[in-house]
Amino acid sequence: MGCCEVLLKALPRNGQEKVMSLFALVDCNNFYVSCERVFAPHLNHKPVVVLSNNDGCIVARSNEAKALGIQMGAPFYKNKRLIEKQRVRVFSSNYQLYADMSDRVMQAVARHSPNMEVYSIDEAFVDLTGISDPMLWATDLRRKIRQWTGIPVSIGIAPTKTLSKVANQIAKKHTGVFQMDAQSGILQYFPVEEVWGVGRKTAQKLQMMGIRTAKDLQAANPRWIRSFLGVVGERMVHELYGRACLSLEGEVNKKNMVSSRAFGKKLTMLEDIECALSSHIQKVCAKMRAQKGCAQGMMVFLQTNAFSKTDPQYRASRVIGFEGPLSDTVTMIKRGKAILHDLYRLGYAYHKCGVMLLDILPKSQVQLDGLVMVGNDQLMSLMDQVNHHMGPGALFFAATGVQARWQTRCTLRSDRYTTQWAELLQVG
DNA sequence: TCTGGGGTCCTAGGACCC
DNA sequence: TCTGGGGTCCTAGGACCC
Repeated sequence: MGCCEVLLKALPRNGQEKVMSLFALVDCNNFYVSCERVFAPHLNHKPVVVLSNNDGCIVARSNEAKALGIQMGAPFYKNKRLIEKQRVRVFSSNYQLYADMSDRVMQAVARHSPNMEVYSIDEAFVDLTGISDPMLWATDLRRKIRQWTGIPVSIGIAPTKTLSKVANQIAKKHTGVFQMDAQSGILQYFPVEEVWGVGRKTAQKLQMMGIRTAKDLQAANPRWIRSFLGVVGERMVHELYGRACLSLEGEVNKKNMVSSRAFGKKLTMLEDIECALSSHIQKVCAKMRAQKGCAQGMMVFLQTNAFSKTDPQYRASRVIGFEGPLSDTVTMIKRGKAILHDLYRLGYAYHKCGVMLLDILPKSQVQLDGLVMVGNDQLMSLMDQVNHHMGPGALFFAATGVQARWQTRCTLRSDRYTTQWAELLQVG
């Protein structure tokens, strides 16, 4: 498909009246912080932040923390003094909790929506075409999500996905639900760098062209924008104008899947790195099997800390193809370790390793194509079932190690209230 | 060996998002 | 001392073919 078709597939044909499209964006407010507050209500109205893996960066902030000037993505250590002084409550990431809470919110949205797309862990688009009273629909949904899950959400409603993102930001600052159309005067006050799809580089280019607000971009000639921002830019102009170029996306099967992580501390011994890599392979294989996929190859990488100004630097990676489609963790760990042995060099302080599964096929297609799966599938499916029942990590491979010297830092993590029996919330 | 246009497929890298 | 991890989409350019 050429780029014009990609761009225009959703545009109305000449002379044809198209039914006005209408989208809602349901977005959880400060999602990770809100998850923590559900189980610790005394944190309401207090400044709270949540950190990334390894307690490296700040990835979620309550409104109170934002008001203190704490920036999204800022390194934790650079804000430590401010955080202590202002008594900001700090949490390590608790992804089991956030993923489970996200499921609950998405199920609530699904119950009330004709057609939805889960866009990220804390956002969903809904196609509202045909809903008679969108504001009533949104107000009702917002109340129910709050009641059923404890999570506050904001809902923006508009004729295109891009405009619904704008509407959502307005909703966040005011009453929680906001509807607008392309003629809305608000676009005049909406900075262009906050438009969905405009990042740092694009914002700079637009500024140089004198485009400062969403209104300016909306009024620009799409062809001209295309000449320096490509089809992505042209699409943004149309979307801001109220012509929907983006529709709801169905569930996509991923073609590649990654698991990687910085170690909790520098590692020099091959055996420790083997455990870390095995653990990544175990994790990403389970994720791929949940999608009913199998991989045709893998990439393993190993690297030192690029931020370090004193450590000698080394980074290496290798790709291999399998003899047939594979989803068996046992075989995968063997192959991954073999690569690691080749990549490893003595004398470096390693910082991170990871694995990517490549060219993933649906298992259904493997059978159709007459390809032959390798590895023990029954054992894997049994293991997945047990872990689903008993909680993640109930069964694991010895190759991942039991001491976990490489384990990430997460000393400030709250309990995994909803996924681990031993960590249920205690009352009284 | 050089001449030319038109096409496909693949890969690397940039930009962006959450 | 301490700077996340997992993705998507698009484009340009190279290899190859006729």
